[in-house]
Amino acid sequence: MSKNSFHILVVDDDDRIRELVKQYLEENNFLVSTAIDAFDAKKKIDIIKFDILVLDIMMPGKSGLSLTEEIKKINSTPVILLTAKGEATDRIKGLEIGADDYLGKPFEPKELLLRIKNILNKTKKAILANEIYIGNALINLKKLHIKINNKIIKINPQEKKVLEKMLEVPGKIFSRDDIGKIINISKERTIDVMITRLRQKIESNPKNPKYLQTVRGSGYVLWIE
Amino acid sequence: MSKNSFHILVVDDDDRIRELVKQYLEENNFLVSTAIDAFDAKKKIDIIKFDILVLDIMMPGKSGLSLTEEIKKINSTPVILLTAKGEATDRIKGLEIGADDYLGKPFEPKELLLRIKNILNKTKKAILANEIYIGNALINLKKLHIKINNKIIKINPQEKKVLEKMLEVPGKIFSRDDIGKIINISKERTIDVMITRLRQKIESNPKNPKYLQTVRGSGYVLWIE
DNA sequence: AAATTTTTTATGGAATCCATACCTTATGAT
DNA sequence: ATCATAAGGTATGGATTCCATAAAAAATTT
Repeated sequence: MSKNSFHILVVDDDDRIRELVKQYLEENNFLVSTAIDAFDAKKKIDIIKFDILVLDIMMPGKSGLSLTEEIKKINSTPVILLTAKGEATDRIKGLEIGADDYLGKPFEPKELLLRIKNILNKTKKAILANEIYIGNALINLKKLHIKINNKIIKINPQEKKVLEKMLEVPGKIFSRDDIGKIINISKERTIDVMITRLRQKIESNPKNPKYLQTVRGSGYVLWIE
Repeated sequence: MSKNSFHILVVDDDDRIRELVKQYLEENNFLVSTAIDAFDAKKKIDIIKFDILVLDIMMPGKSGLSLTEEIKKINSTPVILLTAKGEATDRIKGLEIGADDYLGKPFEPKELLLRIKNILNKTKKAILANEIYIGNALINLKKLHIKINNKIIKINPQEKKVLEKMLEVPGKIFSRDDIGKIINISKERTIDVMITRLRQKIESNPKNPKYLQTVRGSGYVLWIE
C-alpha cells in the first residue's frame, strides 16, 4: 500500500469534514495531517513543510483568510480554500491574497482531490521528480512507471517519449505524423497500437478514454484533468 | 551470531510490546536494551549513549513526549515515538519538540525496523564508519564487507568503488559508461557481470532485484530504501 | 604457484519494437 | 434510416536489441 510522496494539511474546525477529507485523501495514497484551527495549523506549518494546505475560511479564532495571508508571506505553499456557500466575496478575497484555488461547501471529496492533483502537477517538487497526475494515474517518467490503484505498471522508453512530449502541452492535438517523428515511425497503424497500449496503462476504462483521446481526422490529444 | 554496531533503547510500559520489539530487533542483529518507563529510561541514557531511542508516548509517570524534550536538550540522539492510534496531535507535537519519526500503534515490527535503518543511514556514526543499510544488507565500505542474514560476505575493491559512487546519489541512473569510468573498463558485458555479482551479495532475491535495478536502455540505478 | 579477483567470451532469454491483417466504429451521402 | 467508405482499434508474430550469467581465461594478490 505504497503512498505517493505528497503531504497535505487539512484545517477545519468541523470534525466530520476533517476526518472525511483525511480518510478520502488517504485512500488515494496521500499522507494527510489535520489541524483544528488556524493556530494549530500554524504550529504544524512551522515545523513541517506540507505540499498543499486545505483551509476552511470560516473558523473560530483566526479565519482561513488571515492564515493564508500569513502563509503566503513566508513561502509559496499552495492553498485551497473551503468557502461557505454564497460567500462570493470571500472567494475573491481569497484569490486576491494568493490562494491557489477554492471550493464551495458542500463539496465532493472527489472534486477536492481533482484540484489537489491539479495544483500538484504545477509544483516544482513534482516536476523535479518527473511526476505528474493524469487522472488517477501518477506518472513517473524518471522511473518509467505508473502508479495506479496501488499497482505499479512499467512503461517502456518509447511510451515514455510520447507521454513526455504530450505532457508538455496538454490539450494540444498531435497528428500521427507528430507522434511518428517523436519515436521514428511512419506507419499509422503502428502509432495507433502504441496509443492503445498507453491507454491500457493510464486509463481506468481504456475502451472509453478520458485523458488520451482520439481526434478523428487529426490525431490524438492528452488531457490531464 | 555477530551483531551490527548499533545499540537501541526501547521504552514502553507494556511488557509484551517491549519484549516483542526487543526480540525482533535482536533477530535483526541490533543490540537492544529496554526500559519500563521514562525514569528507568533516563537512568540508562545517563550511563550509556544509545544510537536510537524508541519511546512510547503514553506511559504512566512521565510521557514519552517530556522525555523526548529532556533528551533533545542534552544531545541529538535520534528518537522514534510510538503513538496510540488517532493521536495525531501527539505525533505533530512529537515532531515539534524534535522527535525524528513516529509510528502509530499498532505497528508492524518490520515497519519500525525500516524507520530505524532509515534514521541510522543519516547519522554521523554510520557515515563515519562507512556503514549504510541497503534493505537488509548492512554495507561496510571501510571493512569491505556486508552483513546480511547473519552472514558476512566480502566485497572486492572494484565492487566497493562502484557501490561507493552509487551510494553517493541513490536513485541516480548510472550508464554503463559511467560505471566503466569508475573502474576503468569499457566492455559492457564486463560491467553487467559486476552488477550480477553485487546483486548476489546485497539482494535477498538477486534474480528480481529490489535495490540494484536495471534501467533498460540506460544503465543501472541503486535504491537504498 | 596457489588462491583470489577481474575480465572476456559465448549463449540463451527477455523486453521492446514494428508491421500487418483483420475488426470495429464514425460519418455523410443517398 | 441505410449503407458505403473512411478512420480508428487491436491481436498477433517476427525481428531486433538489450541484458543476465555460466564458464573460461587472464591478471593480480597472497
